Amino acid sequence: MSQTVTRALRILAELGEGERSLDQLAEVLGVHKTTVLRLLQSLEEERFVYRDPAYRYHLGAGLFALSGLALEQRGIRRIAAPHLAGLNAATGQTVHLAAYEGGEVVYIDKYDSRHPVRMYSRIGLRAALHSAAVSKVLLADLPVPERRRVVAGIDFIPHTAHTLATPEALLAELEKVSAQGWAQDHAEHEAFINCVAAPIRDASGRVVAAASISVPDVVLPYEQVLELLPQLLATTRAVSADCGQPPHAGPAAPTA
Amino acid sequence: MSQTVTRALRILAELGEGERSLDQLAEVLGVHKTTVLRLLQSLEEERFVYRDPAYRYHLGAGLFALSGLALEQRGIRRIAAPHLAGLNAATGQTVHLAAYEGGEVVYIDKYDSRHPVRMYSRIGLRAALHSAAVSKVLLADLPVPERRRVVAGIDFIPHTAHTLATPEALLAELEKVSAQGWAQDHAEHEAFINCVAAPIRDASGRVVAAASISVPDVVLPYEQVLELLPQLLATTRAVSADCGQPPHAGPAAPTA
DNA sequence: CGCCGATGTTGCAACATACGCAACGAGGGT
DNA sequence: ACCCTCGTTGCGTATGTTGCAACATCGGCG
Repeated sequence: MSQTVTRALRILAELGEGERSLDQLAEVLGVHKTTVLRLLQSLEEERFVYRDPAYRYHLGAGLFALSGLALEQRGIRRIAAPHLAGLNAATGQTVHLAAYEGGEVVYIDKYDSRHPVRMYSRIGLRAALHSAAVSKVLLADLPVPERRRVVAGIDFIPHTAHTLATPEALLAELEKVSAQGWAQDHAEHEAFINCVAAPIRDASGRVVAAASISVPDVVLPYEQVLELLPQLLATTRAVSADCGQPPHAGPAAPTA
Repeated sequence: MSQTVTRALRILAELGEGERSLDQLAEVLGVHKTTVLRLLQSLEEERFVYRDPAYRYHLGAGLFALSGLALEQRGIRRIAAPHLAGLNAATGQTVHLAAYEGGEVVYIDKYDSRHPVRMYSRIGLRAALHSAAVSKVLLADLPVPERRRVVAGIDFIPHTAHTLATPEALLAELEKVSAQGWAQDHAEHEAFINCVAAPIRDASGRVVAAASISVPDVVLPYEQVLELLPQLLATTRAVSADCGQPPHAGPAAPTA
């Protein structure tokens, strides 16, 4: 493991909090400012950081460009985009696209609600594994051994009174999700937000992503969020079809 | 300058092209695969890269998250967002937001056209300094010494027959832009695309960003693009007002 | 069913590289 | 005009990085 790279990435993380001077960065990292300067010079060369005329460092455009490239690489994102935009337009609610990667669930796209009440989420952030509806959908498709392993590693932080609190409860929930073909989050992560999520499958029937609708209950009560389910399922079916999934396949994966 | 960091960033750039195996990366960088492995381990720890079950490396979610943070940090982007979305909705054309930083002009936001003909551009990419309308707007506000220095450093690649070919021509154009308060790109970068751009100013009167409308001439001929100018100027005026610029200020900066 | 090849991982010694120090320089505030 | 802060440079040192070689693991193929 490379100390140098780790430090460089810590600099980036720190700059993610806001602009910093050389000395500030040196202090935070606990290294001599000469060291920080050289790391920054390398980062600046690749446009990962940018130094303004006042000698303050900011995150740079190279980062945006790379992130854009990375998101474009995810074929699923491009395929799903028009469908999710349509769902967002039709319902007016926040729509998320999430994927499972290496033991975590991350948001890879987001369409904001038209309502003034917004959710706190951002592309690239991790979804809570035991409470987010998209996580349930994605975990439910894992092979049982990995599913158990991942669930065993979860820290069951109780976000609200409804949050599932034990591995057993979550595993039971995942069985249910797997059987019914969709998942909900009934105020399990945020006390005032309900979500529904459904899987997107590729040609092999494996779940490659999950789409969800999230609604603060000041906008719609729980029951009415469930009424959005048909629209969500129509959307995920359409995206799955664009991914090459045979239309006759049922909610449970054909390979299961 | 840090060799290690430079190599790590080259790995990221390479992964921007697509997934890679350890050996592929070692070959491209021209270093031993052990070296690459350790760099990757550090990158993976911070979620900048992600290794799939088949041992292929991809760009990771940490990158998206950081990029999102960085874009949110740019206050101008948030302030301009609703106005630019409105302009995009009203005209149906591609709208860009760009900023000058450290000798280059980068796109920091983009709203796609509703027409099937799309432009090639992406948030984070650099705009051509001598042909893009947004570049002209941003360069036109620089203090004269810096303006001259930047112009002197430009490589006047002729993208089309209309591309300005000399520093003198560009400096003259910048004078004009400065006086009239907006810029155009009449097929100077892409033969079939015309743009208009206008400055966004903050409370001090300095240009902090530029907004532009880009239209392929299969959609609208040049003359009709110019007719979009009033809408663009109304938008940039509104954004400037939100930035605290006094409404009475004319096209030229009050400090000039 | 077992061998072979390809690919990722580990231990270790050599040495290049990144590190910190101290002195220098520039810019801004008082 | 002074001082004080903050970024930059040169240099010796040792720490962290490098490449090698051997090992482990997985999959394909005979």
